[in-house]
Amino acid sequence: MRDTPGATQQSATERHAISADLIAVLVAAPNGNPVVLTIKEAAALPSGPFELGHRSLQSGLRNWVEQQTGHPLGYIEQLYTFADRDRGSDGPAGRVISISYLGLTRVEPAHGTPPGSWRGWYEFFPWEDHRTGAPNIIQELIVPRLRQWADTAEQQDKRQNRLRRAGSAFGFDGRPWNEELVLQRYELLFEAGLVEEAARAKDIGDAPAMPGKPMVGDHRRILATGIARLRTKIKYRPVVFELMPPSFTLLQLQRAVEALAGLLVHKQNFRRLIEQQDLVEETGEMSSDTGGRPAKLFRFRHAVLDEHAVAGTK
Amino acid sequence: MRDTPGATQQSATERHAISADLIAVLVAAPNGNPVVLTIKEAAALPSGPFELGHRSLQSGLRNWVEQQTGHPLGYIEQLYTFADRDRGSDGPAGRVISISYLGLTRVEPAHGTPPGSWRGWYEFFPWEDHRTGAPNIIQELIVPRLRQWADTAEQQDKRQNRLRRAGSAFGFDGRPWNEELVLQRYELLFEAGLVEEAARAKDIGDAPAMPGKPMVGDHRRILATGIARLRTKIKYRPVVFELMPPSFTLLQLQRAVEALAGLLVHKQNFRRLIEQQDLVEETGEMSSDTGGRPAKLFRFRHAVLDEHAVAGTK
DNA sequence: ATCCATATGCTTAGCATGAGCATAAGCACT
DNA sequence: AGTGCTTATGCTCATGCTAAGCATATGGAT
Repeated sequence: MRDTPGATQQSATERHAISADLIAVLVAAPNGNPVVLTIKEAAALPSGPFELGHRSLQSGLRNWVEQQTGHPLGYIEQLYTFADRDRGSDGPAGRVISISYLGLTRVEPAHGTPPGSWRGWYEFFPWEDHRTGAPNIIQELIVPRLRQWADTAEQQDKRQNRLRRAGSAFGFDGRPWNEELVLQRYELLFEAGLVEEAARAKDIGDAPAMPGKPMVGDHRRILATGIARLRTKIKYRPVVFELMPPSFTLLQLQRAVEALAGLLVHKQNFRRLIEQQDLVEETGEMSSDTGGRPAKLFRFRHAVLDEHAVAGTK
Repeated sequence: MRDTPGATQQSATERHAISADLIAVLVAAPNGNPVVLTIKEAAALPSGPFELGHRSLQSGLRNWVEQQTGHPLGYIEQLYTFADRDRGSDGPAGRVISISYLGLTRVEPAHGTPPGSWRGWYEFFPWEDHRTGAPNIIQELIVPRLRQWADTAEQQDKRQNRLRRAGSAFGFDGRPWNEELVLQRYELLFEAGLVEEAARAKDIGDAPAMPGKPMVGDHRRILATGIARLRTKIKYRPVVFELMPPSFTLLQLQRAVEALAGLLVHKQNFRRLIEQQDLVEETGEMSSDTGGRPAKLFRFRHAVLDEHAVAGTK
């Protein structure tokens, strides 16, 4: 940075050996199924070079996505910017800066398949779906492997530290499961050499054998960042509605939230929360295709966005 | 992005007409005074080109800061990446991508002045300091100006919308003050043409006359982003401790939190919160230079970071 | 008519939060 | 020593939110 004693004065050509990429974590939730847009047989997130012509990063991304999916992007948020060496993405031309975004949209089957496919995001993180209780692989695979990994540390305190981190991330040793720690969990598995990407990066010959589809480069890490961000966000901002059709039942809304959080919620409390915050209003119609008593249809009250600092769900 | 119909195939040189800058919002809080590191007579945040040699953005920033301030950077967090055209920072060489960071540190007067100066951050945002009640300028200057601005909108609903936004941002018309809305407030003032930067950007001849020191480019906006982030963060992560000396009294800690939040907090409740969360432990020493009854000295319990998903203060 | 599934209203216990009362323990005066 | 000022520290109470569950309503299917 300026005034840095050790800083070399770079020549113009050196300084410009940089290019920028956009990477998108595009999320939808058609009937309670959390999905993400992928390319290359679900091995990568959609990405591409940042075009100089664009007015801004955001508008570049928005244009591209709307063209591809044929549906407006409801919500965009920047996730993180990566520029590490050793990310494997530096081309021969120099350092690549990757700017990742989280985007929410509705899937519109009518518009044909985008050049890529929507994949359930728990394909990539099977340990993250606790809607039907904690997945077996946690107790059967992950916990023992992490204990093993903790044991391989030399010093006592390091072993304890690893164990604590593992316990708090995956909710064992009496700790509760915290659905927001998606990134910590992935990074822990990575550090322990339990995901394929780790073996790839460190040239370890470990047999990972851990369920969960790997991705190119650090894409799975970026996806984890996006999921974590979304799980946090829905609690204090009404962003779920970006995933919903114009009108919906409260159960459909609940299923969407549960899909994202990977947890079930208490139905009555969920409704109370939504209604007391005036997040929705009745359309007057009913939906009878729910299999039980017909449910009122609701729509999102866009007005709330201006009204007060709005909380989210849960 | 890839597969974009309208995407031009850029030549290598075109693609590389990009350079990257780091911009830092470096915060400290010596005896309950919130300060930020500035350069150029407090008109700019420290920044400089991203050096290709660095392993990562984070490490580049960390090295630089530690060299400059002679003090380790406790906490770093990425704020936002800007690459808009019209940011005024695109040089002749092409588009500049600016990656901004928030960093927390302790000020160490012994190490001499860094090439820049620490400035109280309320010099830039006088309306943000509510520690001694709401500043007069809000009722006397800001509210009337914003009402005026709202009135200039043509349509009725637009007027109402402006009024609602202003009311919720600055806490009038019966709304509570929300200290987290730092960025919204700055952007509102900008949009209403009430800060100098706005006049600069839009070539308006408005007399701003609004207190609060302007900055170069969008640096004040970045600073607002940093303050907002920090005000949110202290509520759910124990980051204040990065600003504290190794041992401190609970009142000193409270003053630091109040400095950041721009609000006073209830002393007894603050202590209860800190202690019940086991965020600190007694050192055994007492401090008698407090002017009243001597206070116990505490230190931060670093162990909590591993223990559970730790909440912050307030 | 009965069962099943969902919708919807209401109650209760526990916990966190905001606010205030009361007491303790130093210092600086007189 | 006594008074007053300042800060530290302990405790209580009212309120509100949250988790959890009970109970009833209402449609379809058998």
